[in-house]
Amino acid sequence: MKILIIEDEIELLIAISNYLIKENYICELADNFKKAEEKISIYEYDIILLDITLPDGNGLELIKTIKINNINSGLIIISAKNSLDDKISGLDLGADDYMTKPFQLSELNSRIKAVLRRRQFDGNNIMKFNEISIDTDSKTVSVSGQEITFTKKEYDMFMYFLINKNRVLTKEAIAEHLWQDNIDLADNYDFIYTHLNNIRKKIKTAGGRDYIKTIYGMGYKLSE
Amino acid sequence: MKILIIEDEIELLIAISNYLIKENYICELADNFKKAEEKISIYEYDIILLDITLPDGNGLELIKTIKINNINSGLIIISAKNSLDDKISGLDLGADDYMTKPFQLSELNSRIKAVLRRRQFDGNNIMKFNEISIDTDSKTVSVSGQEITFTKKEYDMFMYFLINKNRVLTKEAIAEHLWQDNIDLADNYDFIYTHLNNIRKKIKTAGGRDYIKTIYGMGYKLSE
DNA sequence: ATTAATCTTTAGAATTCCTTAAGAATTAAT
DNA sequence: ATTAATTCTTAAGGAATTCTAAAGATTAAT
Repeated sequence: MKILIIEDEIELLIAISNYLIKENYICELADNFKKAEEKISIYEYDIILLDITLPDGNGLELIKTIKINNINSGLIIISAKNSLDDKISGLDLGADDYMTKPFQLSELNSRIKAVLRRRQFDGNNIMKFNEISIDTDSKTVSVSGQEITFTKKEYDMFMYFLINKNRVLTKEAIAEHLWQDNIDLADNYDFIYTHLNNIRKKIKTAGGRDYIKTIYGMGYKLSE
Repeated sequence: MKILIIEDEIELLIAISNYLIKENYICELADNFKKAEEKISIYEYDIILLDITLPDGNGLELIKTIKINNINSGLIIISAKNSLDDKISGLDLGADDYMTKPFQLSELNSRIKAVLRRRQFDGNNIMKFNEISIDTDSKTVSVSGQEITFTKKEYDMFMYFLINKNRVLTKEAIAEHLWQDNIDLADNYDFIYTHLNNIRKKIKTAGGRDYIKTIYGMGYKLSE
């Protein structure tokens, strides 16, 4: 799961980021309006945390850009003000939740989960795909009842396929979702090959079919 | 479900009450020590929310009265201070959970639910997990009848796993549940390793299996 | 004030996983 | 069919995480 954090108070920005990284999210940061706008229009995120008070612009105006370029993202607004106006206009403009500073990081985390769940990304704790089922609480994957153990990367990667089933995912998209954007992805996708190979092997060993199809020159697709 | 809210800040009192009524709880209110004491000694509640800073007395002293007259109530302490002392003495005196102001109402709600769930669990105050049984009254744990002595931290930690069995708990979550909310401790989980190691050792010595599984890079899980 | 119990810190060992790399296999284009 | 590009497979080195035990700090109890 990939999260964009838009927040101008650097300390808070880092604190949120550190916390969420530990919770196994992949985080990208923006500490002003411009950077945020750039990121939003280029990359896709599962969740966007938006502090509406930014030094170089009103965060509320970013919502339009988000809704155009990141239609599937969950949006949680952060505000120092406790004003009802902000809350209302934020939620009216399509935010999924609204938090006022100061807040506990655990609270933020549970709201993120709630938004993800609502978006059916995080499912009802049990997701199913043919004979494969995934319990997102216990983080276990099983094929026809037989449990297989994925590593973190494998689990994240498989989840990404599952969330986007029947959709072709380019290697670029996969890399962007599973790794930080500072990685040198231009010419080397060996890590994707390796992890994908491991996933396929484990599913196969447990008696499952290979639902992850290679679309030569384009990417991969989990299809039923 | 009936809830008594003891809180002297009228606005917050009303806010909590309104929120919880919407969540289908039956609420009664007390905005000072005397009223609270009256209510407690007359009626029974499923949950009591207690702000310990009251204008006419220390809320901690209400706990005794609660324990005498409302033995079965779940008790959640609310405090403006973030002091560890308050937390400890509150929990030692029998509180089920502890919240520091300010907090989100949704967070309060989920904690209420957690306490209710835990209370349902106990029944006769004995929880069981395979060959391990826990007496939540005497706070003793035994493996196949053989008693093992956990320290408080160990007990709390094991209980946290038990309440969330079959769920992967990140180290962040564990840290936040067992220690004061310290973001700065984020880099250092040595204490978790140590206590967990002690728990495992004690269970093993008493002839129990290691049900706490390490999910590398994700966290830990108590699974059967 | 002294002792005992508990919690935290430290440091090195052990484990697990991610990435790299290199050769083999597959696919698409000519 | 040949070639070039892409993808697959495997194994090993190195990085990161976790484990363990023991010493150092706290805290509680007498």
